[in-house]
Amino acid sequence: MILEMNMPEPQNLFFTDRATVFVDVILPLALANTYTYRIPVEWNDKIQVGVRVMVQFGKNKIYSAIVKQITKEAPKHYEAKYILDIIDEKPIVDGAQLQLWDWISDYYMCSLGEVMQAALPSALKLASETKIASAIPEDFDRSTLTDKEYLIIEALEVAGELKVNDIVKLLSQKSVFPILKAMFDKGIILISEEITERYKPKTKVFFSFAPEFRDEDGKRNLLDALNRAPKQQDAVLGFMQLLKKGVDVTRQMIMEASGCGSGAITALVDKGVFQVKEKVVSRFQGEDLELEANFEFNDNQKRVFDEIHQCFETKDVTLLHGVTASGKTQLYIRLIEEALARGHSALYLLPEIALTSQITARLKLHFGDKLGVYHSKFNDNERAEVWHKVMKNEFKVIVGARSSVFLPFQDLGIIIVDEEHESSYKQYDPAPRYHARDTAIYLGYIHQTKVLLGSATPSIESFYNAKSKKYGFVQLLERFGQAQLPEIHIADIPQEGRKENMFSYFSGTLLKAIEGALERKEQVILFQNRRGHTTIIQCNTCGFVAKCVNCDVSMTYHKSSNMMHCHYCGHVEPPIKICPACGMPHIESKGFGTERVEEELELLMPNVRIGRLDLDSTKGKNGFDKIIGAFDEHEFDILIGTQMVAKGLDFGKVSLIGIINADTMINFPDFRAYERAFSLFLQVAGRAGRREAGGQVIIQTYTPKHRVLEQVVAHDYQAMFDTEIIERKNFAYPPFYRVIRIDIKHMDIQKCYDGAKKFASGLRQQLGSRVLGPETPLVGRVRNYFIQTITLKIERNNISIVKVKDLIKMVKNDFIADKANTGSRIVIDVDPY
DNA sequence: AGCACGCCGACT
DNA sequence: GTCGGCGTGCTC
Repeated sequence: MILEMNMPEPQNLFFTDRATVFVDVILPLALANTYTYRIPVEWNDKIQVGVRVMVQFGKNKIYSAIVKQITKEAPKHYEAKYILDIIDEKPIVDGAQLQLWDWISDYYMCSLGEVMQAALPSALKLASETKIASAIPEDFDRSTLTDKEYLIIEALEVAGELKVNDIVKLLSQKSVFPILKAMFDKGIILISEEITERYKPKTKVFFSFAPEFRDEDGKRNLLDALNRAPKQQDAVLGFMQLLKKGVDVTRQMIMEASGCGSGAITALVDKGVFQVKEKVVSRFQGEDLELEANFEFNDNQKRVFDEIHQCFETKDVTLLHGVTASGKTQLYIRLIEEALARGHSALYLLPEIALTSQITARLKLHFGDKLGVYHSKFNDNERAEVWHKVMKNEFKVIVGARSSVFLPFQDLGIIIVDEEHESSYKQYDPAPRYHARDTAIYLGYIHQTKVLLGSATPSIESFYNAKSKKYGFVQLLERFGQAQLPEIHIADIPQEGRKENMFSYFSGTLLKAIEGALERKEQVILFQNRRGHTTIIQCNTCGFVAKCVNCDVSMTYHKSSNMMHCHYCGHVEPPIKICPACGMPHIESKGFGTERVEEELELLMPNVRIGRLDLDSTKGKNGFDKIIGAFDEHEFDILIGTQMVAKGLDFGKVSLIGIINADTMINFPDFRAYERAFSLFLQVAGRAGRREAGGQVIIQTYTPKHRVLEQVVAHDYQAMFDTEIIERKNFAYPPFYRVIRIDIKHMDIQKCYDGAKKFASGLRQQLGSRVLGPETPLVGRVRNYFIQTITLKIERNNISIVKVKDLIKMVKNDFIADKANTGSRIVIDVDPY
């Protein structure tokens, strides 16, 4: 290429050149490699990195793949297929995103296809099996449809829904994706694997006068006109009274003020006198959101805000250790406002379960149309919409759960990870097994922006990183306003038992506190970390325990269904009456869940209204919102629930929290058990008396002197950290060591054991004592697969983690190649916590 | 992940 | 003699 010396560099080698161009594409499958396809020459100037292309893969499967790279080199050992189509005119994934995908695939040892699966909303992942449904509006002008579009819409209206493959047949052409994309963009079709439940913020209906009745004349005329409808007249008069107070008026309020019935109000709405509008409201009782729009920092917040800025000058990541109700959210809002003022966008990550309408409503108030919410409860079309709006920079602020790290951010100016310690930031199944907090930190590096981690009970790792100056560190340990720390008491179960002060699962102390709260018309939350009725069903004669046929766990009896359930695979069986092993009828129940707690409490307090919040009671449409809403409206007094009750929900009238049994949490066999128990208990405690009252927490336990409980009672995070960090060092756990967990699974127990031993010895040749196991995990068989676990503990110096991962890949490839290991599944989990 | 190719048991 | 079981290996 001598010419190159004299000629100016062409804009783009590929575009100006007529030579054939190839693309390496990512397929949305768990395949280790990218695949190379050929571009028809006439499309050379249309192909770009990050666009979707339609490709045939295998005999007759069609996928939409993402272009990762454009090359001019023809593959040497095979003839590349042509791509069938280019779906997008502009890339839907940009360079920064692809860089993040690469990092996740390297760090968490998974394929790019798996990352793509997690990253793209399925509406953007058209595949031949994807289902299409009509969404054409009633008033849509069908004459604007092309012939093919018309044909598709007609077929959809007859069939209800069609697969992409069916549409290929219908039009007898392979290239249907661009047509479908155009139709999707017009909003006349839905693309999805399933249409999921829409996430609903809490709303209330408010009333106002129609414009013609707003002035004095209008009102007088109205009252005259209602002469023959005294009830409606009353309603209007009552409404006018309420308006003078300058508050939003609900139906309930009009009825109370005027003494009229609901019918009169409905009649007035029908007549067009009243206008109704639905408004998103806070779950805070009686708190006016509007007042919160222009908050001012108190002195502590001002101090912390300045300290955060100081940290940002030297550190990329800063940890904010702020106790519950200290006003962290307000700090976040200010930081986001600053980023917006500089012309940047912002990402605000929350755990799925904390992403309630409360918080989104508050943020909506500040950021209006610029705020986008990204949430697994949104259906796919809504998610795709958020994706596009982020890409077009219409949404400047994103509040979202784990998967929102994958959005196509334009010029991020700040990333906030709230409740940084939450284990739900880690995805377990399926791959990619990524941690959203750590991924967000890398995302911050790509965008050259600051990351703020926030928590009342930081993870040991983050706190250690902050203390050792790797992260910036700011503390806000004073509660906001009048809110006080709840008082935490320990109820010693054995001692109360000796004093004959235990009633079923409840200590006299707890029962007395419940009665006191109910007398004061306050509400109570009881926390029990297991669902179902009875967790162990055992034969009293021979000791037989009912176990799942597919998994190595005991069955849990559920009274609501009168069945025994396996919580691992969902297997259901009728309850046993006689022992299948010895034939005796002495079946005993041990261990109890939320259902049993509810049942026993009903016996002790027959006239109290009790509700239950767990995975079982929240199934079905809006189950969660219904129960929460009812509790919020004080339709019942006591809420019994699992973890769910701990997160993000605030009820003004709750003054007492009872933890029925703390020991199951503390004694969980995992190096993180104490840390988890500590933050969970404090989080549950935080639900009590968020307002002025200052609530009470009672923890029932068999081990009242346990150090974690003492630390909880003292609200002493520092003490918990100090003891934990020593344990971590002594037993070679994070943050001092990196942990990689490898599970070998097989249907045949012997092959599982043998395979795992071979795998471990392959690693041990290079890594020696860094390899632990294989050993049987807590649950040794799930869904008929036996499991053996190998744990790698890698120190932070002396050895390259990249080389360790390469070694694992090598051992894995050798393992798969060995025919003796057929049928084995290998699951690699980097940082499995 | 899917899907075809391929080599051993119960049937028209 | 064939239909079909699911083991195994490849897909640009």
